[in-house]
Amino acid sequence: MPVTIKDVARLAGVSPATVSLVLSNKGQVSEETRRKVLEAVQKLGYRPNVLARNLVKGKTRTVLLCAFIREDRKLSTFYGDLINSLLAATSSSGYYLQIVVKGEFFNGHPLDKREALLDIARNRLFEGLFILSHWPVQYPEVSDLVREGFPFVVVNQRVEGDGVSYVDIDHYGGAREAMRYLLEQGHTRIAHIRGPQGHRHAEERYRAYLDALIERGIPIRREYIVEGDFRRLSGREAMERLLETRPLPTAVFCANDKMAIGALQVAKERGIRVHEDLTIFGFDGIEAVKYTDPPIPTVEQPLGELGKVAAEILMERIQGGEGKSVVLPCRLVEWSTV
Amino acid sequence: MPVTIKDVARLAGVSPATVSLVLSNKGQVSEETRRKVLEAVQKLGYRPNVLARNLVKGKTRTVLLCAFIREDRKLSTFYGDLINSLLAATSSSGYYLQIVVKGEFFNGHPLDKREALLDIARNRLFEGLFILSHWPVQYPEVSDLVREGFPFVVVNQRVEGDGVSYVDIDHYGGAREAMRYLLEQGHTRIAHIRGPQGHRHAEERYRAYLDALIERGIPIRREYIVEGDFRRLSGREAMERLLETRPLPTAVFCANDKMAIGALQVAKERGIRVHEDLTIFGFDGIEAVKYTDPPIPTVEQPLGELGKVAAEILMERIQGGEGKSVVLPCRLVEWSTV
DNA sequence: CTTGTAATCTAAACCGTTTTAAGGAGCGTC
DNA sequence: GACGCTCCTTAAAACGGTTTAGATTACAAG
Repeated sequence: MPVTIKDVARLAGVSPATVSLVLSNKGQVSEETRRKVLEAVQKLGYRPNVLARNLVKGKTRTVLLCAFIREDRKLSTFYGDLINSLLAATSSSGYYLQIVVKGEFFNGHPLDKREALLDIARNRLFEGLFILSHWPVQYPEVSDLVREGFPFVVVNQRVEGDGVSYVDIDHYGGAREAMRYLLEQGHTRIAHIRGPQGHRHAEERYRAYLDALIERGIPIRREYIVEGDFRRLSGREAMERLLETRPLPTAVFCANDKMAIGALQVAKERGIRVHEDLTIFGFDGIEAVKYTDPPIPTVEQPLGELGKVAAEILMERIQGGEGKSVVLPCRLVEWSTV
Repeated sequence: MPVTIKDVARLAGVSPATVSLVLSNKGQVSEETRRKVLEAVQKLGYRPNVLARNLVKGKTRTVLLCAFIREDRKLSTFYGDLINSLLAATSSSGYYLQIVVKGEFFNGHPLDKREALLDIARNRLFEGLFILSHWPVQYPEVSDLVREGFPFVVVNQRVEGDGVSYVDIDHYGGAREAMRYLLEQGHTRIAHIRGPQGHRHAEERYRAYLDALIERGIPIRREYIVEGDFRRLSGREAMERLLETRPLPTAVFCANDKMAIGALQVAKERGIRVHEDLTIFGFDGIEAVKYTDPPIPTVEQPLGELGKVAAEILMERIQGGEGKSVVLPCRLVEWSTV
């Protein structure tokens, strides 16, 4: 039997309406009445039932982060910074953040993303939605949301189409940065440990690798391109393959840091002086590459910025704004040990 | 003008009550009626207003993670695994997880944690609560929750008192493990880079260091104990101090991995063969220590387990159970590079 | 033709707020 | 004394569902 507004009203000798007015500072209430009400609130320890308030107001001040990722992956391991900044940005706008992770399957069948999203839009629990997806988001999957006018932002994927806002990272540009760095150092024999076929980010980084070489007129050697699966072990295997090629490459651009770490380990085990004889370059900007020996230069994904911008856009759309889409640049980083 | 249950009822030619019955599979409804209702639901794309449902049922199927951490720290950087497992465990029990971060201050004054928690308990938005706090939690701060019978679990801190459940990690035991490892290797000159004074976890680890030496009858040397602030740079400074002592220690037990990394860097810069001439040991089990050269053995905090157990206990309490408190052991890990 | 029983369905109360139109009190003016 | 104005307060209608007691119908049995 929690205390309700009626209890307060009774104790203060006024109507519930008056209590509501006092508590929300609306209408004109005499000092005397205000005092009585506040006293009663204090005495009873009354806190409004936010559920009821939300129902009548039709607002919840809550947004949802819906993450579509493979069940075996962990959301906040890679996206930790994103979550941090989403949390910070939404709460500073006075919104709460709820998080739900949806895998590829639901009740045994492939998850119907479209249905799931429609559910979210219609259940009235959320005023807005971040869609974070590991795999590409198709326009039809979000078209219902657009039609309903439900505010949402796609994070980390691009979805072209009217009425959809996304915030993405410029993987192609970042990879071009990496290549520019290596080329400026005079490397011409640059290998690439690429990510899995069909993975959009892997493809973009791969394309940047190719384009950079082509623009410089450097011939592309098939044997310098090895595919990994983004995990460290595959970086090791790839590096072993690369060390069999002749002439040896003088630099290896890895599609992510984990594989770069694996590559570094193999190179060192073989007695190669890394960065003197062979430069290894990563992608992502995970913590661990700061502390390898030597540290691995990399291209940092602005995950914090991603969340911040996504939140700004969502807030704007919630307030009825147009919204927009943004592609964020990566930043090249070289770590020192001091 | 969203579709409501009344719209469905009108279209199906029945009463709202019947629609509700059909949708929740209660009461007895004729096949004919059921079909008509389902058809109307389908045609209108009706989704119940969960807000309204929650209000009448008095349940929300939502729990809150309330994190009290310093504003400048990032929740999911260190607690990423915890969040992952909380997310997984709550959702597998059919609950949603909402997260809110509260700093040390609110509107300029120190945050009144007690008031904040009471708010959460009374606003009826959540059925349960995880309290994650960087600094110690005092019993009076949660006593209101106990009195109200609001289900909650304190994570990563211990709070003794009737009716409170907590899940904590055995830092003392973990540090004893670390020391046992070093002592078994025959080390007698073991230094300690400790964490900040007054920090509970730092103190526990420090105490374990002392106790282990005392039990072995090894004299404690003041100059072998240096205080850091848990950051890498302070680990570097501490190591520099330690390298001035004579005789040199043969092992350094660091109160966390970050400082261990700093210590490792300095040792290598000075040409010390780490693990041959000087063993460095960490604490926490962060990703980066797997990939330093050499990898730093450490004691892993079971953050994933922490979340899992905390969720189990919270669910039990929500269902009216007694709840309990658990202290989880750490695990010693040595990484290989393969 | 009653009566009883089971099968369906619905009216109406309820959940705890907010909001608004209208009611009443007090008071100065003409 | 009637009128018009402020001020303050409240009754009542939402918000969109769930739940329950009881109405209605159909039908078999007596």
